[in-house]
Amino acid sequence: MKKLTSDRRTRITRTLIRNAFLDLLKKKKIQDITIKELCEHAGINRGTFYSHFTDIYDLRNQIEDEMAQEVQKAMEPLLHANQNALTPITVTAGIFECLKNNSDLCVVTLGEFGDKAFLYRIINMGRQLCMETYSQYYQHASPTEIEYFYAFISAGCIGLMQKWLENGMTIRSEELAKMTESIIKNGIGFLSQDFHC
Amino acid sequence: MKKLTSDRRTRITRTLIRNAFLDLLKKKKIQDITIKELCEHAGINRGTFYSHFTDIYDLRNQIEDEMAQEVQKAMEPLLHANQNALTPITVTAGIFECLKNNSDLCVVTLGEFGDKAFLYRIINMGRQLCMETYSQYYQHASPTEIEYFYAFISAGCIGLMQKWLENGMTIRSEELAKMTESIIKNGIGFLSQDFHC
DNA sequence: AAAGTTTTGAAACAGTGTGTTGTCTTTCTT
DNA sequence: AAGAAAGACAACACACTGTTTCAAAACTTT
Repeated sequence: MKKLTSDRRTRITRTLIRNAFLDLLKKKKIQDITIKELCEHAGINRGTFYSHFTDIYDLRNQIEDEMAQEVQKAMEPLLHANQNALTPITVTAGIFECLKNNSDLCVVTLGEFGDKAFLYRIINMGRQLCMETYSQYYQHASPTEIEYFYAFISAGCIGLMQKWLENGMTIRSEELAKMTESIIKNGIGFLSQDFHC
Repeated sequence: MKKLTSDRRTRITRTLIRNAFLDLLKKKKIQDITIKELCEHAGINRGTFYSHFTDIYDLRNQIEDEMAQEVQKAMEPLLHANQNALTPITVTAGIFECLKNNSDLCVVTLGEFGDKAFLYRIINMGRQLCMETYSQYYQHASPTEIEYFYAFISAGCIGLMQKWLENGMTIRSEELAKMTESIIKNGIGFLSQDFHC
């Protein structure tokens, strides 16, 4: 039985590529990064790159997949937890915490030259979970209404996260989750409350 | 005095390029579109493309700029209107209406292979305007709170618009603006109200 | 420690898109 | 009708791509 990445050489190579990629992504857009310069920057052979990835976008996808798995893992305990304990705030806080733990990757992935669509993927992982909880309490609303509300707060959460990352994640993730909860519940009434941030 | 695009030939060429581009964008990602195939598809010479644009991304930027100007123009009357008449709902409705008028372009630009970042640009145009109105009523809130709330509802509006576009813009723009207003004001309380959609 | 396996490096290869240039033709303007 | 502007066409050097081959290095197994 073999491990998937048992070989030390493989791990080193992939790390070199990954770091070089994230490094280049700080300076330029993904479409301006060539495989040639990436390999030179990483100090590996171009042929070696092709034995791991098909192109630059495949590389990004794999890195994002790893990140997504991290988040998934972080949400696992929430899924298996007591149903009553599964509130939107715990889910949101879990995601926020996970983003913080991977902030080095996040800052790049979600930065100026990062992949905006990636955040949608992350947030959608907790989406179903959150909304099921909500819809229990609002059975009166029509599917269309829920759909649009859903779209609004999903995107809202993403915007909040981006702002949070932008500001260096100085607010605690629980605090941010509370804020999110409050905005969702109260709308602009949120601004009438006392938050310490 | 010369007009900027007075020449009929220029207009035709640019239209051909633009249409071919939007057409290709329905089928594939922008990074997979080569200038060569674009020109073949448009039926123009590759050299001609370079006399108008520097690369594919320059082409996209110019198209997006035109679109942004349309929105800007649509917002002009709102800016010069009576301050009291300037409510977030009128601004939002104006933007929605403009998007609808440019739906052919929107569907592509905001579609699967479109530019997600572009919507942020659009929404940010009405952002300042909206928030100034709001902050008059919530002077008690801290700048940080407003900042985060701002981030949330901005992104929320974008999400709502995307959903709207996704659903073929069947809801009237005034209706959508009302919905937006209601969600912002009431949060999830929105789902307790009666909307006909 | 030796033999076999896997990964990487180096170099070469044809293929393709890029960006530019020069010439000639068509179209617009006056 | 004449000059100006824009496009068509072809050619060019150049860069990156994706693949392949062979040898060296690193890992695994016995």
